[in-house]
Amino acid sequence: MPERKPRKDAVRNRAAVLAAADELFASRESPQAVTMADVAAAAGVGKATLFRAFGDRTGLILALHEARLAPIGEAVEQGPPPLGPGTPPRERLPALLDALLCFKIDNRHLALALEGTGSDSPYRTEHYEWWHSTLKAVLEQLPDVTDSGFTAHALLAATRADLVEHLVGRQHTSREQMRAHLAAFTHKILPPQVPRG
Amino acid sequence: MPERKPRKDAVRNRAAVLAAADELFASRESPQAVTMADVAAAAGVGKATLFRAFGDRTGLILALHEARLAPIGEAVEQGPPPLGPGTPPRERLPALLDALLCFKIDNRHLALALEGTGSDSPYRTEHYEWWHSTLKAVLEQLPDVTDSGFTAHALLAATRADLVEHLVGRQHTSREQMRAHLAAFTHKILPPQVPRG
DNA sequence: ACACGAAGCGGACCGCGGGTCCGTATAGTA
DNA sequence: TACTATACGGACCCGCGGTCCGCTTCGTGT
Repeated sequence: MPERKPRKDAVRNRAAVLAAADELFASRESPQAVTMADVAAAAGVGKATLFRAFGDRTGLILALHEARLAPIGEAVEQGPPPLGPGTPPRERLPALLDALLCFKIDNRHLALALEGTGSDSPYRTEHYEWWHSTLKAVLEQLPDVTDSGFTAHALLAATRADLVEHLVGRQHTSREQMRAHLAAFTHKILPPQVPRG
Repeated sequence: MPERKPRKDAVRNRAAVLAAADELFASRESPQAVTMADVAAAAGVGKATLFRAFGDRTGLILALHEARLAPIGEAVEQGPPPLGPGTPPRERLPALLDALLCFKIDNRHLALALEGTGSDSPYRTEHYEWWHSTLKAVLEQLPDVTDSGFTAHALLAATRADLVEHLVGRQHTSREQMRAHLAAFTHKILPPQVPRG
């Protein structure tokens, strides 16, 4: 393997940039109000360092995002119910969407920044692909679901970062209200419970 | 009224700009691949003329968008069924969403440009507000619907321009498939038909 | 301890795109 | 035809993402 371990100052700077960016995105009103030069300055680092470490703006935001998302990803892929794979689909689907919604509420600055990179569609990112295929797989375990692909897209669309920002940030909808609304919506999608016995 | 009628060359130029912009947005791959200077050049006009007529980039896109949307707006507000106000809600809701989807498919260049202005949220535009309140009103005519506001947002989210672009433009989903998918999705939202008699 | 190559650093620099300014041209009017 | 308000246009400005290159520092072999 041609992997060479990076120098200490490099990893230190990388961490400093991540911390500074995180803080800036959280404190500024809009993601586009934080410029790359801002981040570099806040981290006490030159611009080139920042670009060398993350490639471009999208890369930086992606790195921040993935750091926060990792625990959830793990909980979904190998954790216990109701998120983990050993959960019956009728419970798992709402649990997944609720987890995603909470993530978007708690990290809406990041989510907003990510979806608003402007450069490319949010639908072509790895993490969207992951959520979509996960949801799709769960939907396919349910009876009578034919359009699982589109349904997954539509459900994910209900948690779009700018919608969350609009309802929570602008109209001051509470976290619990949002969760209740999404839960109710999700419930309508589920096919009617087939009575057992 | 202090309204003064504009000069003839002004209206001619305005029309030329609209035509040129329409053509450019339709032909170029991505909305952000068409610059204001491009539009001005294509219209055979100086940049300042363009900004004087529309204020800024968003204003131009908005003007294009509203021109295309006007007929639909009219059909919804005073037209015959299934779009017009005299339609029972169970029929009208799918019809409205289908009309919106078709509009987004046919004008996805514009819709994409509009939602991707980057400057401000798509949720604070007049036209979104209009769709949302229209849908909400229809939903409230149905029994057992409690979260009509959120439900309206969620349904509209299923027709987001970048999602449409992803499915139709990138993955070559056909127009009819899209309409079928959205119709099926909408149907799940509707409360179960109460049997008459 | 030292030397030396490579990895990393930083900030001046570039290109591009949205938006403005102001001297000039023209439509409308008397 | 003379005169003014209105509109024109392209040179210009500014801010931002991204790059370049001469200098610094890390870390390794001796």
